[in-house]
Amino acid sequence: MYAEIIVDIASEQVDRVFTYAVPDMLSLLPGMRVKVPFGPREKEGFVIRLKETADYDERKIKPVIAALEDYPALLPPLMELAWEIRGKAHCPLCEALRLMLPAEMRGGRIKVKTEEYAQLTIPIDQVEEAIQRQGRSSKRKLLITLLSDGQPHPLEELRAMIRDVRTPLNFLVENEMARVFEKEALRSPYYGKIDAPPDPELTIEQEEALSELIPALAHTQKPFLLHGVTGSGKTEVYIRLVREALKGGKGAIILVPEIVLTPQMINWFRSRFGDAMAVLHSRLTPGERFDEWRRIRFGDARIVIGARSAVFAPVENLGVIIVDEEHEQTYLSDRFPQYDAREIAASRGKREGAVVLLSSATPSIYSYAMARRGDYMLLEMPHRVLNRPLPSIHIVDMREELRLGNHGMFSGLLTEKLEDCIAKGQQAMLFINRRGYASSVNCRRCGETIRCDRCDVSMTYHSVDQTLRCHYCGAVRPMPKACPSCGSTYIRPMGTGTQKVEEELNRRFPGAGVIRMDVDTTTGKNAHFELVDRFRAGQAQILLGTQMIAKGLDFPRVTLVGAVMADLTLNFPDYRSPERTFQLLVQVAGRAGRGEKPGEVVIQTYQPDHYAIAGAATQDYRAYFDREFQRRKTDLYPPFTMMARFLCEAKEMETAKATAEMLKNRVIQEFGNTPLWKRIFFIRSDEAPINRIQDRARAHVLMKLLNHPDTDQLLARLQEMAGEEYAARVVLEINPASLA
DNA sequence: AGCACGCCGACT
DNA sequence: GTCGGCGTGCTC
Repeated sequence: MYAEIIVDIASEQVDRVFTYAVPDMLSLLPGMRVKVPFGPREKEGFVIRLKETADYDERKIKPVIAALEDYPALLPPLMELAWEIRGKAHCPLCEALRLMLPAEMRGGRIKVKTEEYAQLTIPIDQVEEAIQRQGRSSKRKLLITLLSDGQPHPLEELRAMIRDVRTPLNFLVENEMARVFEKEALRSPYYGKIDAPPDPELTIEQEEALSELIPALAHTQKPFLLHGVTGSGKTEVYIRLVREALKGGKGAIILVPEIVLTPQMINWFRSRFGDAMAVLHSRLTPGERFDEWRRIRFGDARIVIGARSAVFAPVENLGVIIVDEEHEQTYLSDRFPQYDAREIAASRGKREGAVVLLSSATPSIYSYAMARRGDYMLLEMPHRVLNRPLPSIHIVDMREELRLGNHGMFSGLLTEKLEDCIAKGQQAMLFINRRGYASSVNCRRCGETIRCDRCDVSMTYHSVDQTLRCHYCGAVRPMPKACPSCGSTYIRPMGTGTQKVEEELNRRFPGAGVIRMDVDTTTGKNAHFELVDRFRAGQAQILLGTQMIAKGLDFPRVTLVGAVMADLTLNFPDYRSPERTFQLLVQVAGRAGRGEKPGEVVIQTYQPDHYAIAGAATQDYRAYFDREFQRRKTDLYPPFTMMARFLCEAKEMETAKATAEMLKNRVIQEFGNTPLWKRIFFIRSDEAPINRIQDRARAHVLMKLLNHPDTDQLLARLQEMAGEEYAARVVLEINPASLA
């Protein structure tokens, strides 16, 4: 017997199957991990296939040394998926396979923790009598009583009741009344039961959604896209769907964007499904992660909640994959191999016959376009539960404020609402969509932002040489003295940080208490939870923060939400900035009025007429979608085109830029005279917008490619080029989450 | 990825 | 004369 094995070495050079002999002693199955001799050393490998004959010089074939586990770590459909990823992401198969395993499993040293258990061996009906027989030993009596249910009990638990449990236990074992054995202990990060609240009554909209979803468990269909407004009760739909899957003996995967931000979702599920649920995310300790993975692999946990990588969880007989907040960028992997968890979900769903449910209050342009084309089934829940109204949203034109002589960062309306909210003892959340690194330039009188004429993205202010640059096409302009469209001199880079707003709040609302949440205040391990808990406990009336307060949080006492500078994300130099702005504003507005009192939202902006802002204010997704979709079409952005780039990183910027320049020229040279050249809409090289990360200089070659069947050929060639050796480290990114 | 084999400069 | 540079090439 022979085995085709992929050796766990991430290199194109060895990305092919090697044939090994299987010793008679070893019973191997596809998907098992093995130890094999490879050249002069031993390596780990994956059994891909078993076969009777070898198609390789038999004298050179070596035998497999051992199996690393006695079960296949990889399920067959996940192995198929790995081949698909290899093809799409152009990575070695072993890299795709690694995605499906907890990292700590590789490289040997996995410590399987064991725990000692004690159990009575005498029949239950003789327990009473046995207790009587123990005479004066109260410890033995107590021990037998503790074990009287006939079930195994961890020694740890018994030790808590009987100080020196070993002595009476040894006596029982010697007299053949009990046995002691070792069992693998699973380090579950979440234990203890939570009481399940009674099932809420479903709204008509929830019922309707479920009436489409539940039958799909039996007959697989296209993926579903659930568009439900904030507070429409999407989670309850997930729970009912998962429960149905479970009834049919199937498992479920629920993906959430950022697990630390969604403790509520986990608690809801845990209260309903208890130990049948496992949780996978990056904050688990290695031991916990490995144990959760095994609980899933062995079928002890049939429901998995997790971040992006949980889409690879080894759930057998998968019934449902849910992608909550499907528009979130976190579903795009930033590491290699690059993958989109939503795509993987769709692929697994199709292959394994599972219902795929993408869900959001603000679906991504891509998904909604798919739904409109009929590739996804659209489900809609346009109303909140319990007939709660959506918050009323006010837009404040900050240009008008300036005209009225208000040069501060809070409009009259926001100040008034804040005062009112504080006086009533309620809570407010203030949101600053602060950009990460660059400032756009904006006229405070007419609201215009300086944009690149060619790319329709905001130009970025570089303080070093006082210039404006376009990060897409590289155009450079001097910083103007006056607004090009209205001539006002009130033109300046935007970039007020959270600290400045915090100071202003403390000055104007002393005593209200301000909690600031941003990257600076949440660095500690539990800082995030602590700040959230303090706010929930009412220790402050105002929560001020960046993107991180926009999502998933549920504070019933919050009645006012303010977006201090809605334009900041809108002016971000990225074609997705309107999409991001709309999503953020709708999500942040959704934080208001989640309790019994209705909520109010104030959005401050210099561009009140922009469709992303106006659309968020009216909560009109369709109107926003139509505009944005049209813009993507006319300006040739995804989904009509794709962005690709070579990212070049080196110690010196010179090296990085030279490599980028060289790659660009090679692409032009190689494709300039071929039909594929038509697929390259533009190509240029430049420093990356963030030109240094972790002391590595970054440059890139940006390409806009037309979607066409033969573009794949082009991509494959670009991928090959990226794989070659250069002075700088080069990677090819396709539609990256950020062009930074 | 490693590690060998392999063909050209400065050292005991 | 040898030790050693890391360039190419192989690993079932």
